Amino acid sequence: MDFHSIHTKWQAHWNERKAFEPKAGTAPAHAAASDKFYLTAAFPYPNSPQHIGHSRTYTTTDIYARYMRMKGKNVLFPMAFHVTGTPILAMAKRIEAGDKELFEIFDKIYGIKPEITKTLTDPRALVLFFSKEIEAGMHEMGYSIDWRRKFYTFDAVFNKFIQWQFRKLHEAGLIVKGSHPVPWCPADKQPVGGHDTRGDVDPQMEEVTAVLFEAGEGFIPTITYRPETLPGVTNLWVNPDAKYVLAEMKEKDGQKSRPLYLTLEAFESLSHQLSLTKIREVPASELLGLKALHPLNHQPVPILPASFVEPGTGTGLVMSVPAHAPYDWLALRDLNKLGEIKPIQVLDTPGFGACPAGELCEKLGVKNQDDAKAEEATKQLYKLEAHEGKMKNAPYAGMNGIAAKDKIKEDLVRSHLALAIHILANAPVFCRCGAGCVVKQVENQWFINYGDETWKAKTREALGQMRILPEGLRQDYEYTIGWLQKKACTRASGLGTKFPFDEKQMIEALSDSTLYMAFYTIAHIVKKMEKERGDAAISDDFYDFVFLGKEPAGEKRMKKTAEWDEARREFLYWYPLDSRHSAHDLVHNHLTFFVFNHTAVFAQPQTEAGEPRPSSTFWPRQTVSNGFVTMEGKKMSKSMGNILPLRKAIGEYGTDVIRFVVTSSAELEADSDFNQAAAEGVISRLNLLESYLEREMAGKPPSSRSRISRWFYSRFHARLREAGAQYETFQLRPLAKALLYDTINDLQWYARRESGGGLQLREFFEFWTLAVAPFMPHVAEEFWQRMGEGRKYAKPSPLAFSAPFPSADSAQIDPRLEMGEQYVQAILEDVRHILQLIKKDKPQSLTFIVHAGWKKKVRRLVAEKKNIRAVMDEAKKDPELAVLQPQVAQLAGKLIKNIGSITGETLEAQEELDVLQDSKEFLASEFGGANIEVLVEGKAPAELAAKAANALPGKPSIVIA
RNA sequence: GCAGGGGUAGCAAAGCCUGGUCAAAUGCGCAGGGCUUAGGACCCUGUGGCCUAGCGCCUUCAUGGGUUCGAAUCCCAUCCCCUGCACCA
Repeated sequence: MDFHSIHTKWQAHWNERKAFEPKAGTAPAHAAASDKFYLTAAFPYPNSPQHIGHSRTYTTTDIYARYMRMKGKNVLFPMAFHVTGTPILAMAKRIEAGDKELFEIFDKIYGIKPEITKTLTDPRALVLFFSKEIEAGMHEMGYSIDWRRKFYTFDAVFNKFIQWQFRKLHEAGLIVKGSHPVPWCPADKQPVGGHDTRGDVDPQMEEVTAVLFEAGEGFIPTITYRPETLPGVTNLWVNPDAKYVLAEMKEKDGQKSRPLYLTLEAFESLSHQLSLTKIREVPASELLGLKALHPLNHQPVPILPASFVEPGTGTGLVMSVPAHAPYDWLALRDLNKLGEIKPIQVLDTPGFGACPAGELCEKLGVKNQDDAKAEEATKQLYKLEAHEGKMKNAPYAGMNGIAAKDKIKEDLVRSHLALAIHILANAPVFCRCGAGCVVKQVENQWFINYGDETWKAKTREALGQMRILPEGLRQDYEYTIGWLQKKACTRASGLGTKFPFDEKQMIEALSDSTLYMAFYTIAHIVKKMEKERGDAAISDDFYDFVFLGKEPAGEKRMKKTAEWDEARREFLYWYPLDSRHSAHDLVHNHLTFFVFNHTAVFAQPQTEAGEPRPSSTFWPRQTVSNGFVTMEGKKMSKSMGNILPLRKAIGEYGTDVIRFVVTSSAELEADSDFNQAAAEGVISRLNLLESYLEREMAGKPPSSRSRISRWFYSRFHARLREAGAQYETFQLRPLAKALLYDTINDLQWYARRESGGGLQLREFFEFWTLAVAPFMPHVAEEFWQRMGEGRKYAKPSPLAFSAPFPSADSAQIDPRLEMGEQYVQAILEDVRHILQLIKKDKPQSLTFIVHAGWKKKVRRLVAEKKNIRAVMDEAKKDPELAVLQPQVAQLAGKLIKNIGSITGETLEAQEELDVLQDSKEFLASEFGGANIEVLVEGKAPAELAAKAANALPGKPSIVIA
């Protein structure tokens, strides 16, 4: 089958009919007008072309959209582009800077030549280029998208919508201002995310404690992960080769200030989160001469040199707890001071004595503080003491390391004996510009307050009414709602919408994508208004009216136009959103924010034409999250170079094949795998089906139905019966397996078994074509057309995409037929097994002896009574069994041993006979023309009597000669 | 650390909720055979071990223990792996 020609052909047919541009309030003939279905997928971010991984969410959504359409729903599936934030700017900048790596990725992976790449230095040009590319790919994938509603998040009318949304949040008291720490590039004066760093490292912030020791002219802040060990401090460490400074630190709360000793590096990086002014430089030797006072008991502790102290980490000064920190103990040993300075035990841990650090170092044979094993010892001991260590002294006595740590930290910070500071846990991290990243305390930061308890409660309520697929993710949502606090919603730069309460700030990308599903419903109308009258035609009044049903009021109110009512109708028709789709990584942020924002904006009930609509009418109904796509079993990554661009894949394999493989090679929540073998497997199966279809259309199928054809249809309709529920719950993998793989296996079995005349596949193809149409819409149209007019089984429809989804013909489902076929298959296997054992290739004859009917009765009794005596009691009452008591007892004894294996139903003896009689010809052909005989136990010749006695229900005795 | 998910035959992956028909679907791979000028595609058979008559036996579903007439499935413990923990799309 030539996929490329069928794609373009059928896509043209759909476009011609404007098949995916639904009208609000109207619907296809076979549906009620109110029977709408509105679904959206997370819109793409056009800073590079899309690859095959991106297609999974969209294809899943499209399959659902197409299925719902066939179920008679009026379906809306819109699409837009998300261009908010910094990545697009960063990309344009990298191109402008001639970033070699980037040019190469574009060239090698995506086939974008450097001449083209270099024209993309303007962010808008970049967005336009990639969004066109992505949109083209989506067309080629056959997605049933209503493109009239397309927009970009930097469009003026959308900006107005977002500002309107933020004013709603503000009115509800959910926008707050404050400060917070962020990873920061001091050169760019910008927060840095993972994609802003060299090697795409995610900067990881971590809170640590800097304990303040009074010394010299001020304080020595020592950084520690383990403040609970503070009572065990015996000395402080200074790196003798580092440069130190004395700096004035202004306290956050009051006017008070304190001088601190720090390394120069620490001074520079910490001045982004503390208010620091340098007083003078201090040589390490000066510090080494000082005595520090322990903050808890004011006893002096010496300051000693140690090489393990990193000048760039924290403050460049650390406290020494030789009893519990292997590095400290080792450094003391290196200085030969262990005699003079005695470790002080703070935590008691089973298996250790008074100096766990020393004991562990000796056990592991750590040589000195520069030995790599010191790190291992530290990790081991920390883990152990955190859980099993018990604090020895009041007021923390008895607490384990973890509990004590948090408590002491809190106590110390509160009493100004320590500072809580943030560091980058995975330092050093470098910005793309080359500067080392630091932590910055950003002032005047705006937040959306997801920590608001009333809001959380409402969001939980909304979640409770939603369907979550896969259902297991519900607890992830609940957990996320629980821990979400204030979320920074602005940045100093980026594309998108200006923050309405501080126009120098831009709304960041996760905050302007929470309500746009509502915007889609009216996007085409708003765009028309903008085109005719400019964006001034759009205002808060307009959005208030459309989304909240509020009539414009006050001095500066806008005049309503006919479009307002049209937009309002459109919104009311499509909302609520019936299904929201994304990959599962967005559950923890986007999808949860999305629910939150709906409950905040749609907080009040509305009334429309006298009809009350509670606020929950507008809340989302369902989310569907899918896993990612791997490539030949491996994660796709730029560095591995194994990214398969979508359009390249389409060229190689064809749309429907990709649609099928990407969505059906794994359960919804698992990562699916795209691999060549699977894709080719699908292609060859489609070709096989095509050849069957051709034969069917060319030949004259027999008029009466054979046993095996009835078997085939029984199986097929049983599968078809499940298909609807599987589409609705996204069990695409089992569905795909049933519809393609299992069905083809059945088809082949049917063909092999039908040793007589031809096959009857007309009914099969009509139903099958429609059943797979959501997955493979182009193949479906092609098959549908090739079947021509005069369809005999499915309801008529000019094109497959708009046909009603077929329902199974339950009357054709017959479990006894399927049991009969299983019986034949089991016999085939048994005969083969025996032939193999006796090393015989071609039997002369095969004799099958079906059990005498009474055995079936015994089997049933055994399954029911599960006890020989009870079986025998029953048997005595049965005239047929009463005369056979010894045989019954023997059989019952045999059966009871394997009680578990006889729970299933088996054929009646007569049915076994019928099946065997009917299959004689087939069995003969399977075994090289052997003579086939079918007998009944009791009527078999005397010389076979012993064999015949072995016959059981479902297991005839087999005699091979 | 906290939260969630997972470990099944050469590989991938179903089964586990609702214990027995599970030596365990299916796909790939591999082996043999058919078809074919050849290759591919397609079809058939096999793919833990034993067995010259199957419907049987033995050992298997991370490891160890338990519940049960019966465990891949239920319970407990242990080991290992993956993902997320934000202000970023």
